[in-house]
Amino acid sequence: METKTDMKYNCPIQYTLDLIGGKWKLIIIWHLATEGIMRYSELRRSLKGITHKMLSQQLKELESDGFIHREEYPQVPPKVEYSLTDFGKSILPVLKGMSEWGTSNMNK
Amino acid sequence: METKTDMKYNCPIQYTLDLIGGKWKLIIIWHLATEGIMRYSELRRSLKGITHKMLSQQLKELESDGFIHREEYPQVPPKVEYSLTDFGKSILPVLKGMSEWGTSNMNK
DNA sequence: CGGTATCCAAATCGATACTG
DNA sequence: CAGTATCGATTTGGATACCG
Repeated sequence: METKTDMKYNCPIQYTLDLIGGKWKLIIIWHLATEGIMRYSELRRSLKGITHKMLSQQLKELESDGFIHREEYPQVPPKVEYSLTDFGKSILPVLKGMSEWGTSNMNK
Repeated sequence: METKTDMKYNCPIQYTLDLIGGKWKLIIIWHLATEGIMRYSELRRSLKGITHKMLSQQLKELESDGFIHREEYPQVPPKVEYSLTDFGKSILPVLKGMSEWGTSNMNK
């Protein structure tokens, strides 16, 4: 499968949307930003309503696009921790903007 | 149909994504921001690849969510102009952030 | 010119079951 | 615990034709 960073874009907005658009990715990044390192099960609890399939799929894509780091501890039962990379953190100002805009406009 | 501003959200990111997520909305807003007032056919030319269906659908939603203003001139052949409302303009800083982030990361 | 309507294809999403 | 596999429902997107 071709990663999105392989492709060529002319519009930076299209590019950005392609990387972090969709229903869950920004929410995942947002939770990792505010909570720090999180285990798979913690993420699942925080992101109420997300299914196994969606969570693991989105985590995989976020990892392969360089936004998050996956640390696996070889023990039984397994333990996996997810955290933002520096690249992942670089999108946070945009997210902050969205969050602030949303806060001042929703529920009214 | 229930407009999105009717619904209640707890997460501002979810709210924002719901309003301006999807494949075309931000691009439409972006074009209206840089070009100013645009006719339907101008938008169609600018947004290479968009179909009638998508364009009119997205414009309708953007209008009903308060982002754009639709001015119809009663003449033959018809003429319709679209422009950003103040509310629509209020999202521009977020878009600018996305554009800058995209510019500095794409194609490398 | 600026749209709708219809029909169909494709992508996305979700429930459930199963695994090391 | 942290996933994958499978299937089906739902949503989204596109081609084309038609309308005032």
